[in-house]
Amino acid sequence: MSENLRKYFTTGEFAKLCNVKKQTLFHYDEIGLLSPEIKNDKGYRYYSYHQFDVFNVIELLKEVDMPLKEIKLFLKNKTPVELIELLKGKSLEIEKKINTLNQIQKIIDTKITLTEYALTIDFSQITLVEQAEEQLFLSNSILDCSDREFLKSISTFIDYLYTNELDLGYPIGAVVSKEKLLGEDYDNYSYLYTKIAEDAKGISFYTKQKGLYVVGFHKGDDKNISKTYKKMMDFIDTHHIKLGSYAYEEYVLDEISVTGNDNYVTQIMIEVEE
Amino acid sequence: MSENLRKYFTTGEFAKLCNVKKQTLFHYDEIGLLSPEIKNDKGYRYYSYHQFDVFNVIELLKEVDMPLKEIKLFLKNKTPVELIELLKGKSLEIEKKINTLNQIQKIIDTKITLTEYALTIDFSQITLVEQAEEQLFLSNSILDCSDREFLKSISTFIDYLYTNELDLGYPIGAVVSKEKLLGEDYDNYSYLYTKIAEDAKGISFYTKQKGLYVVGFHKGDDKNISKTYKKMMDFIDTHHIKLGSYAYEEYVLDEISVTGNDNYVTQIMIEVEE
DNA sequence: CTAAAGTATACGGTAACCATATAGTCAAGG
DNA sequence: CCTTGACTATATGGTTACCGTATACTTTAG
Repeated sequence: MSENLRKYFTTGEFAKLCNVKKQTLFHYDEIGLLSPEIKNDKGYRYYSYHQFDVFNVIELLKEVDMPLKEIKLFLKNKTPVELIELLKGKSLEIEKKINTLNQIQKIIDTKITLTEYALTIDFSQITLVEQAEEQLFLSNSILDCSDREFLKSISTFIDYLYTNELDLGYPIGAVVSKEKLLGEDYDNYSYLYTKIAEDAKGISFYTKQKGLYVVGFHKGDDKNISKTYKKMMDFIDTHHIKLGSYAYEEYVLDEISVTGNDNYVTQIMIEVEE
Repeated sequence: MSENLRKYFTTGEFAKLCNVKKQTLFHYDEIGLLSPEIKNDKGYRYYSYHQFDVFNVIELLKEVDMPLKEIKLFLKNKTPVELIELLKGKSLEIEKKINTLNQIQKIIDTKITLTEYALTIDFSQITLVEQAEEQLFLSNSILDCSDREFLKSISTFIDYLYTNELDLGYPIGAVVSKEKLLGEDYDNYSYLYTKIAEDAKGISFYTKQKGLYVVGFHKGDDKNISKTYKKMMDFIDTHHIKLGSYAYEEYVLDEISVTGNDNYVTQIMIEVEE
């Protein structure tokens, strides 16, 4: 190694310093993003310690999802003012990303809580339970629950949840009205719903009443849910319970935690008039 | 479309619902991650609304950087208990990621502040300025500032900063001792340093004294920095200032904001004994 | 029944590398 | 001075999670 090259890092050394593989440096050289200050006649690369700063900037911008091409473009024509502008923009992006991650974490936490709850349940029991008030976001009234119309309702509802960032990881449930219950028309929903945060702003929500509910669980395909409903209605008759206005039905175990709809479990909560 | 298919979404409809391109669904079908519940004899795909839940889980896990292959594996053999385990792990990962992003944001903020500061400076002026106390993390003492040894010092120092997550975006500076200054041996550094957070735990740091400093700026390559030092020493002589123990030198504009070391600007701060 | 809109497959391309194979080069010790 | 082991180089193919486009077939609304 000639004397003047002793001030430089070889590719391997520089790679170690940067905590990346040599490959990465080859790649950066190839695309002209970060080329060694010196290349000798044998093709050996030599990096100065100044180039570590450049590498650091590249890493920083990469972390905020800037593609190498753009980084290259920026590095070619940079000025202090442009740097500040870029960084300020990136800072905002990071803030957004952190918010998204927080949101995801909430969803995950909800799913954990719900699934842990599901594990504690004896699905065969029908019980009379005091339930707390809940804030629900309702779909438009569903008139025809058959086929296409229902699909459209679901789509519109999900779309709305998505655009308004209302998904907290709670399942989408369905509301069945007293009339339908009495008519044994159990799978004819009046509304779809999902639980929403209590501080949801600008959203008009519906309050599920605090009070007694007859709670039962249906295991298996939705198609046969009427069986469980009947059992619950029998329970209500036997215990001389007075029916409230609505029943609520939501998955506690679905495709997310079990395989095949034979193993799905739906929780049914029938409101009681006190 | 036969009557029983009316309960299903076509690929296009399902894609819209999921907010992705049809391509993505084709892809998921191809790799067996999410196949439509029904495929008719013409090859047309039909998705049930249950499959939206599956899609949602996939999206969720994708967001936490789980590769599709693993997601597929998980979905094949899932149980509620495994789901909880997985989600708890992912929740931790997200927390780490948020911390990393916060760290990056700090670095970005520092760089913005420093660069904005640089824009306000008249680089030609030499001034006597009161500076605040600063906490610096020092490298090991540098004995030989020439060639290989110096590179090794830099490497070790950077390595240490990296493994202890001490990088806050502050530049790496150098300390020159009084003796070297008097001996006109300006580019023979005693230590490297970087500013660290005031609440850095478990790290022994060095305190740069609050007090008066002669501040000057060198524009261009480090090689010629002695010129600027000489000017500053003249200033010190002319104003009958008494030299302190150390001088500090750090980049205010380097490869991150300007191109080519002709445009680098180094800030030199010579301690004054009061 | 036709035309517009939707669906299918197929093939190529993308980013940012990683792995591996092969061949040449360097530097420390005998 | 020479050897040997560690390092360097290029080349090629593979990876992930799709996107774009071309071509051809189906479906559905009017």
